[in-house]
Amino acid sequence: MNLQQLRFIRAISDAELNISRAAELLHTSQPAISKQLKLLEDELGLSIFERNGRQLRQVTAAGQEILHTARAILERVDALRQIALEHKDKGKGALSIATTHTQSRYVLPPVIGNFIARYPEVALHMHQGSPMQISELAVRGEVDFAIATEALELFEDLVMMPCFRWNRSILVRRDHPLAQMQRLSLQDLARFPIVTYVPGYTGRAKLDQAFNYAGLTPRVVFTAADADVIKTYVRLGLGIGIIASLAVEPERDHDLVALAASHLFEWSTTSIGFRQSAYLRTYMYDFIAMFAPHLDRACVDRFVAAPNAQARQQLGQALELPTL
Amino acid sequence: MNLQQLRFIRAISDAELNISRAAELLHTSQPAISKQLKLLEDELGLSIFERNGRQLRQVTAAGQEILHTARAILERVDALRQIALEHKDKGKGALSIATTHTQSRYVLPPVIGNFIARYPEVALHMHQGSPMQISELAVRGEVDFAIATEALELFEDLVMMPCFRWNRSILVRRDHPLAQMQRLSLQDLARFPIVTYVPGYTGRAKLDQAFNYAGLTPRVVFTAADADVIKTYVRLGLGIGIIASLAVEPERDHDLVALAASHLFEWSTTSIGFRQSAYLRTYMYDFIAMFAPHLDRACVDRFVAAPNAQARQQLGQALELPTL
DNA sequence: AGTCGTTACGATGCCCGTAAGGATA
DNA sequence: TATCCTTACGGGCATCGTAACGACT
Repeated sequence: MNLQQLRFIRAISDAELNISRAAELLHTSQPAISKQLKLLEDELGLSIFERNGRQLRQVTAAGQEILHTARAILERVDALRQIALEHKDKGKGALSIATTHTQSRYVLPPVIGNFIARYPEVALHMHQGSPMQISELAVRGEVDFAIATEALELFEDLVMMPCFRWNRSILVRRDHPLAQMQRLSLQDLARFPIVTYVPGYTGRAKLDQAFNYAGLTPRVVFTAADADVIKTYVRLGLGIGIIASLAVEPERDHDLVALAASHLFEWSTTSIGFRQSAYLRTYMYDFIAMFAPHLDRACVDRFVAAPNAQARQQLGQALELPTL
Repeated sequence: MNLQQLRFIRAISDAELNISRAAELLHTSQPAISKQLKLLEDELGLSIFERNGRQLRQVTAAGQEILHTARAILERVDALRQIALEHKDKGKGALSIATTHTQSRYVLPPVIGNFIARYPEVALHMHQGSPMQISELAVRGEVDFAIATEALELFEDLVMMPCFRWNRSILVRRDHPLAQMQRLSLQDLARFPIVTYVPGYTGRAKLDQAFNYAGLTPRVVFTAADADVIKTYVRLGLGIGIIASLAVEPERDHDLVALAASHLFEWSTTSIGFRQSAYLRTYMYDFIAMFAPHLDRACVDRFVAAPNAQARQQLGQALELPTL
């Protein structure tokens, strides 16, 4: 048994039991994988994959456990490499973050600014995607951190820590009837066409939920994945915008009026997540602390040491979160 | 990096930084280790071991972490092999148990009897040693289980589960003055020369403690690691014996009188321990359940899943232990 | 002088890639 | 027929063991 064989069976599993595709993923030849798979199965004395004919059909019961352990081993091998890098040079390395448009456009810029000033030699990679895509990138270890408001909680392997809470604002044109109102109600909003986020993005669920509980059916005429697009259509007069308050930029949006709406909707919490088995470099701890000051190194270590997601949630609930 | 290199650095560490001895442990040549160590250090870009001259002097800070991770990886590789064996044949395999004389002589025989009847194809290995040796065998993964009353709690890496509690009996010749007494006191005992266990064995600490608290200094004239030897010297009239009640065999010891003493000493608890990272075969779960019926598979899994020794202790305290 | 680690060198064997073969849908 | 896995074969390279050397105690 060797690490290469474990990488091979992991790749086969990742490639949905297609050995040829696994070979592509690993930039090697298909017979190489075939051969090593056979060798490993011979050594272990059982089949990891169930075949009918020559095709791999599914993972055997033993294979499930073996793959799980193989992944754990390979993750620790990665961690070992990170340990070496950390000790070689604390300030050098790479940091990849997967996040949504909202975070990277409105929240992260100052954080990233501070980070590159502090760690000029860390190569930064940002990946944008849906909350689901982001989480999967983190689970697969392709990025170090996932930052999002949704979906992170769906993955037990991710350590998820709450960073800040936020709520929504109503955005209307200066000439809109609502622009003069003091304290809006959901009924007020429901009278107008609405432009807001697509489902699954930026707390959209809590928005729908509020209207539902009030027995109202909002007329959502347009949805987008980011606030910039929403603002554009609000400017066109398509409807009133409901966006995260942190996406409101008073100087830039001087032609629009932002109305407080945090009394209408539940608060949303944005979290940062990473693989439980990952080794965190010093600059990674620092990045987290720059993004969410209450998450200092000791606090992060407590989250990592927690036995399961439930215990982490309790840790999170004990924190005082900043409000954006 | 490969598994062999990790095995090599682990062996160097186990051999107290002596590469030649590490080579012997692994049945390979000394230059092979030297070479691979160099290759690994080159790949990682740092020194795992600090040298002065050519001698390895100590483990570097980075080396500490690397070794820890390497051990974790190799343990999971072992686990992977066990998974394969388990699925190949649930009833075949090997079980090695390290324990003290007291357990193997008085407690384990019926358990082992049941076990080999149930799993005739499992090769059984028993190792006897001091509680400290036993624990170390388990930590190093050289045995599957350690069974002892002492020392197990000293190793954070061991999952330790309480199995039963027991106390002591006083053993005297039929012609001894104490033989007629109904309810002994510590003062009664302190008047006679005592034959009992050597320190560090079979709850000796709790015995000394009881006399200390009572302000008495027992006259211990002879100590042995096992009750058989103690009985022999009690028969010779060297003194009164204080042994674990579970070591009293009324039929065999008909020339001696055993007097209850559980009101004089604190109860001791015998535990079973194994490496946290070990993969438990079905027959291992069954062995545990045969030895301590309250430790069924689900219960053992709870112990394994507990985050640390403290949480395990709490689990243990919630159990109803049998009394032997 | 003895112990211990490094370097050099040669042989073995492992692992990969190319190419051809056979099964399946 | 296209896709996919297996087998066969050859070359390159990694790893190991022997042997000789150098350093430290």
